[in-house]
Amino acid sequence: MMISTRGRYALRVMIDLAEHSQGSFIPLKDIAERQDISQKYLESIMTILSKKNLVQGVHGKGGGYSLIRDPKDYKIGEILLSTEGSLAPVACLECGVSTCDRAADCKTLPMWGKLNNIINQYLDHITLDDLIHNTIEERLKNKDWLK
Amino acid sequence: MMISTRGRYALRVMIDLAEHSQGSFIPLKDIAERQDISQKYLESIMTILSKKNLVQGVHGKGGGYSLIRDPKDYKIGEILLSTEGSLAPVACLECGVSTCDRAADCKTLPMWGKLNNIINQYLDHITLDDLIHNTIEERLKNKDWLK
DNA sequence: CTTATTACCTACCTCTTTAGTAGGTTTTTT
DNA sequence: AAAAAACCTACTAAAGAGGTAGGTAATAAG
Repeated sequence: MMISTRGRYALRVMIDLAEHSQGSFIPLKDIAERQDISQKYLESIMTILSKKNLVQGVHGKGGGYSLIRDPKDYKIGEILLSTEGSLAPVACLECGVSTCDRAADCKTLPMWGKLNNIINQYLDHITLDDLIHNTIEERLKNKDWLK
Repeated sequence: MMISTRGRYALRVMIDLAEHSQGSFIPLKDIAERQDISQKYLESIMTILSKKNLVQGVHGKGGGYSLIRDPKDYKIGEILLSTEGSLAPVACLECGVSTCDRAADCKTLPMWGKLNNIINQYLDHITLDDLIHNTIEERLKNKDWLK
């Protein structure tokens, strides 16, 4: 298992925001109730999204959260990367990990590299808008996303 | 991160077996030294591979481990699935997990399902032999593996 | 200017998994 | 009988997952 609840909940929150805010700010309490997720736990996730400038938070009465961009302009990979820290399928490919001394003639590394590329290309090809309108199939129909 | 050392070491062991055994049995001690992995830890991994009938173990002097099939006939996905238990990118897709009550109109589930398919198709398309002879690029050249 | 509402911050907690280690038992060949 | 190997059982330290608890700061409405 690769994507934890943090990433999955983040996606659900952002879909909720897209579907329920008309320029207004949505209190986290509402989202937590609709999505049936602990508000306290969501708070820690929103802090991440807010710091990464994926959502905007406004204090006080009438405040809450809203998206910053159009749903079409959020790549799924971007959201997941923010909350998960890394999407690499193996530790060897994680950003910041010094390459192991076997890397040069590792028989498995190329395979992991390709897998990593495929996953990231897929997730960066799909947008928040695609999830909302269920247009994933159309996106994948031709395989141009796969380089 | 998705694949732990268990899965990664398992692949390296099986590559080592393919490259060093000519019908003979290779003691784990040799593999552990060549691969620079703790022998004791490898033992627990070999137990899994042996029970899944991916390798064959022979007791006593002159014994050791060997592959059972031709390297061409081992799919990478098969080996990883055995050691990791599951390759699903999210818990929702894990075998044996009862579907959550939101599944019916979950906006994200189709996306996870597709990701799961892509990962498994990729890993089931590549064989142990491909790793050994570095023929992955050729395999991926046309995109027929992706359904 | 007070109160309600909201985001935001800090600290903690339990459970599971990972990545091993340690020490012994059984099987087989020499 | 001895050596070499797989195999088995139990334990452990560290990290991460998935939260909970209790506060502080900002803002809008009255």
